[in-house]
Amino acid sequence: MGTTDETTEARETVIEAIERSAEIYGLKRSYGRLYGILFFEPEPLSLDGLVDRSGYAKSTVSNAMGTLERFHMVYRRSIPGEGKRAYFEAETDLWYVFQQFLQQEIRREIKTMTRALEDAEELLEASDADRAERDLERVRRLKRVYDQSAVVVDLLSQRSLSQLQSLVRRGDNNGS
Amino acid sequence: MGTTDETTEARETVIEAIERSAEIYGLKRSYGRLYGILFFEPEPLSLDGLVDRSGYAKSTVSNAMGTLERFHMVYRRSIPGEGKRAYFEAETDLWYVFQQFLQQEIRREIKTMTRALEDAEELLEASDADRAERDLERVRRLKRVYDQSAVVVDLLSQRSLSQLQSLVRRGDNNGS
DNA sequence: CGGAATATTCAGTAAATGACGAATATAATG
DNA sequence: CATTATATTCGTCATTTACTGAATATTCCG
Repeated sequence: MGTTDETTEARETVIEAIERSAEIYGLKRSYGRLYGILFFEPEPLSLDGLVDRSGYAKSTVSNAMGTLERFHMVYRRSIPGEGKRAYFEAETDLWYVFQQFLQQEIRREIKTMTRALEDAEELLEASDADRAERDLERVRRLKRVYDQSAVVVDLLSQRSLSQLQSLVRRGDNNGS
Repeated sequence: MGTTDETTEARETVIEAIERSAEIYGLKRSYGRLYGILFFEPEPLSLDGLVDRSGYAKSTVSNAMGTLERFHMVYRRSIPGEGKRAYFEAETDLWYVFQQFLQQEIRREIKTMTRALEDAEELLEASDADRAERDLERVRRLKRVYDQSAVVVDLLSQRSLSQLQSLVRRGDNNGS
């Protein structure tokens, strides 16, 4: 009898896809795999459990759990009477994960850029150099895009997927 | 008299912010800088022009233009009577850039994941292993998220920012 | 508060990446 | 179709990254 049954194969298929996606969204492949393992695990797993399942070193798994937690992709639980040991569980609602990402990382990016644009605007308004006016126009246009994008980020991060679905359907006719 | 006037300083402020953002969105900092330079340039720049302005090697700039073009962040133009020389211009509408990114990269990611999930689903439906049912449930739930996300991706990639603004405003009352 | 169990940090290393300059390829024009 | 100007590819080097195993720190419990 072979070493992989159908469920193992099925899980591996999905885990590999998650690995690739993790890479696309800027996470290490190994973190994707660890998330994938947790995603299918019926019970929360300890660090050592994850080491067993994945083959990664404990330090790797520990770091992975740290950043996956930061991105709301896993939860860490402690069980009273079990000493320091922690158990990890995957957040399976990736739309929620994405919303948290928008609210934290993207919002910060928008904020940083907005600040830079406002600083530049101020400098350029005070300048009478030849290029100032042209530069100012571009800065303002970029700022407008960022302002509007912030609204869209709010839209996405506050609505469930099904709410967005109905928004699409209702807005369909008057869209263009 | 100093070497930087106000407009140079203002531009540098924004270019540095673009560098940081480029990094966040998975582009090299150097590519962010080159885009920033083009963003402020009044006229399209040649490769050599960009080399002058940036200080990067020509090969670096050439590669950067290749990928920035791929992401619809710069346009390449040739001028008749100027031999092989190409001129580069920044796309300044970053919302458009983002929409193209959604349509190309994100759509592909969704497609790949969907395919993996469907393959896994098929395998699990045929299996009678203990874990099959539980795994199947998770696979199906993840697939639903991806299906719905595809709709949202379509929404975003087909609407202008101002159309989305009004969607928000109109949908505000019945949202939650 | 001491000791045992667990988690995190750190220093080292192998592999991947980013940028360069030289070598090669490509395109336009006479 | 040869020449010349330009762009791209390739091999390299230095830097950074991903992972490891050992050292350190933290937490819980008696």
